[in-house]
Amino acid sequence: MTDPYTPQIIEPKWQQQWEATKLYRQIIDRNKPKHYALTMLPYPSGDLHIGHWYAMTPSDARARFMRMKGYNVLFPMGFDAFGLPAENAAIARNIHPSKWTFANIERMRQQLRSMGAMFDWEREAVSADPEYYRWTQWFFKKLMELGLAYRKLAAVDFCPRCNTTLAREQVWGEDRHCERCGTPVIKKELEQWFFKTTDYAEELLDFSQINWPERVKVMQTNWIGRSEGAEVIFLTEQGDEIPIFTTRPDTLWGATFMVLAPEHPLVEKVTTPEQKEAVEAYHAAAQKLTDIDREAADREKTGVFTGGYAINPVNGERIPIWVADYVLMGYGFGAIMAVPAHDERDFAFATRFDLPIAEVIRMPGRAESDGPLAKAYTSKSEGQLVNSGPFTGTPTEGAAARVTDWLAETGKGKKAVNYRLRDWLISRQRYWGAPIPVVYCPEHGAVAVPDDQLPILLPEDVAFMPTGESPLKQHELFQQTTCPVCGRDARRETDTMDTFMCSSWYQYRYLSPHYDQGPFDPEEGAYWLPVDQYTGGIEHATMHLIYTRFFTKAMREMGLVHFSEPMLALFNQGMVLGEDGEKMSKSRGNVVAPDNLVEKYGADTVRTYLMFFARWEQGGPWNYDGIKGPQRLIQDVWQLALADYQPGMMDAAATRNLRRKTHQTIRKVTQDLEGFAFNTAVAAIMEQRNAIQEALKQRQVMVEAWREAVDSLLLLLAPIAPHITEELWARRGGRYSIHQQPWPVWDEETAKEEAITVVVQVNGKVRDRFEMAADTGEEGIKAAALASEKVQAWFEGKSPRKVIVVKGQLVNIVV
RNA sequence: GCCGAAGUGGCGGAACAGGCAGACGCGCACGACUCAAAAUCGUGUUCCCUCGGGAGUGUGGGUUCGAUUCCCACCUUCGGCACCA
Repeated sequence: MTDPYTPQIIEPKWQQQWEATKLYRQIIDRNKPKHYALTMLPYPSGDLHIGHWYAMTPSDARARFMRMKGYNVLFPMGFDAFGLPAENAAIARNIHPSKWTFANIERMRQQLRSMGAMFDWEREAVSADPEYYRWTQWFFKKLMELGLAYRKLAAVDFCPRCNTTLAREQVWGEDRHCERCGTPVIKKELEQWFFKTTDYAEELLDFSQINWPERVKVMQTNWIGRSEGAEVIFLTEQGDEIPIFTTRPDTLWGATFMVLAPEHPLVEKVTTPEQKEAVEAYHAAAQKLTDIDREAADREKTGVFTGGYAINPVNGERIPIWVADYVLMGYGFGAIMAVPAHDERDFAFATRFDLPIAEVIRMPGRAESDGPLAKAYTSKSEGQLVNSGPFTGTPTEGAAARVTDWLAETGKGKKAVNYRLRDWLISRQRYWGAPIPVVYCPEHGAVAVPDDQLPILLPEDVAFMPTGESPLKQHELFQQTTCPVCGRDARRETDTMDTFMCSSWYQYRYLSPHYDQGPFDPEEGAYWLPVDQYTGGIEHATMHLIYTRFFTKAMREMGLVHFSEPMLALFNQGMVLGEDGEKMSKSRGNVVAPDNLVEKYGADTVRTYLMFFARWEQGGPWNYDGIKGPQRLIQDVWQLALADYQPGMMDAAATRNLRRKTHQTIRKVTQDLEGFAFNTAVAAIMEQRNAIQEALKQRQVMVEAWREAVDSLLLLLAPIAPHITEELWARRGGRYSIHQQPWPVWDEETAKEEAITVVVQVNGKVRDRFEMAADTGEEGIKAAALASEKVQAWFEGKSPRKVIVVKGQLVNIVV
């Protein structure tokens, strides 16, 4: 009798052993191909939840698999340790954010160890550590030097609950809420720091160097929002230029008015004295509106006439200039030509304010005599141009390009490209983040702090306001400083940086978390970079995953790296939901606690279940009954690996069958782990388990085949369930460690089926099936199918008209 | 409104270069072991059926010898974007 399986004993035992022998120390080895596997780093919220397990243990299994396949694998872990929850805890419970954060990190390190992952803890990086954020600040300065960081006054998104500004990417949904807390944002006019992500808009659209999910690429492409069109310059009657962007230059002749955003710099100049009061009142009212009100598409259009006029450059017509908030200052030039006949928004506006509608694209089947348009005609391919000067009669298809060429020739405009992407706003009015390394001198303005003064440390002696206002704003000593240029009194910037800035470059810091000559040791970088396989949730598609791409491109300009993409391949896992199929949350009471599960079943069973219960990219609801399958598997593996196998009546066919199954399983599991199909990999291992159980019962296979089957079962399971396989490997006399063994290889010949089941269909319906030798030729299969009595019974006296033979599988007889 | 993903047994899910639908697992049913239960083992498990078969992968069409897989239309669910000129 074997001793029972007790994960509570063997798991901690091996975790200690692995640590003591530095089994997972990952160092440069130029004799092996490298593989940098990375999983998104957690925020130290206090407890490791099942979602962390779901993200990390399959990534770990994949990294372990690559290691056994012969790669030198780097698989690091760290903490994205700056951020609001720490500060909110400070406010609510009077604990310093630093204390709270580092205590949580300590706790989570222990919990992470219970997963049995192959993290190299000597490479751990913590973004709230001064030796980390020193380099976050250094990067800010570098971006300033490159002209990629700038400060400007702008109406920006502000979360009233978090009490801070947000980047455009961090405002979500129809109601434009804060990505963190769900509160709808408001607009505030503030001086803020931005990174010029828009400089890289075009390059960010190029995914040719990376193997990323289509979904993420589509989301980023939409987010960047490239549109092609033309830039056209309109002149006011006073002669001021108003450039506009349009995607429909072919409708220029239909521009019957212009609209400026309320914040447009020319508004004041074009407004006539009679209209001044109305325009100013409108601007003031627009500023008070929240974005939700202002940007709601179904809201009735509002606006006021400025009293001023512009000249349409293509036909010389005098057209009124209006101000309306449906034109946004942040896109294009903050001014548009309005073509009501061919744009739904302009049509709605013109109808509301009784402005002229000039039809310049004639819909097929429509005649001049049909009267005014009932709605805007917006087709870009059907119809032809009318009342359009030299272009009258041109088909709509291709007209935009022709008009653009003509605009360029005649100097009225030119081809232009516009992006929806905005620059990244990185200033945060909160304490627990990396301070922006800038001082403000009355003489020299915003000046970067010299490198030798980095890091700008967060002061420890701070009092937190219940409002969430940053204590740095009240901290006289922190703010008092001198100008690095002239030495006179200056004030320190009190805003800190967006934590997405910290996580934009963490994959580089992992290489050498204590290196003090730069953000990372170039020698480590030359070997390990870039990241080969990244895994994480889809929720970062347009935030972190855009920022880190931008960062790497900027690092290329800094000469720090020679490549342009941080992560060559990406895989998005899904989410584990509560048993009720809803997102887990404390308020719903559907949270699954991994610590309890590990206590009850052991980490190996939890890992196996997480990989088995659903397709990884899909995720799904947790099910406490479902875990029994993997639990039985783990227990059966224990029994089988320790079983005393004594063959009885030997049978060559039984031996061949087991060996075939073994090699087929190796092939299947290898291919599945390659492709992140953990669920079917586990299913294949279960099938192998079933075959071995059967062999044990029958006692007909040779000892060598038995051993091969059990050994490969352990090896295939090792990445998924690292502890039990290590224990059993050792008990069976294997060399330490199983995780350093080469991945098993299959023999195609042994894996080959000896017999095939031939399915015979008559008119597409299955009527018979029988076994044949796998090497039977097409003719032989056909003859056997036609000879079948069961099949012939369906001919109903008719003779076969056509016989289709699919080799090794099926015969379809048409009568 | 626009863009994208997905609809398969009681449940989670397999199988798509067009070829046996339902691998693997959960659950359930019956049986064995047990005083009994749990655990374990065995058998069965898409539905209907007159035991010959018939129907079946969201719905309706189409292509094909053959469709879960390809094409068209629609329905439902879930994501993303949305006054972006």
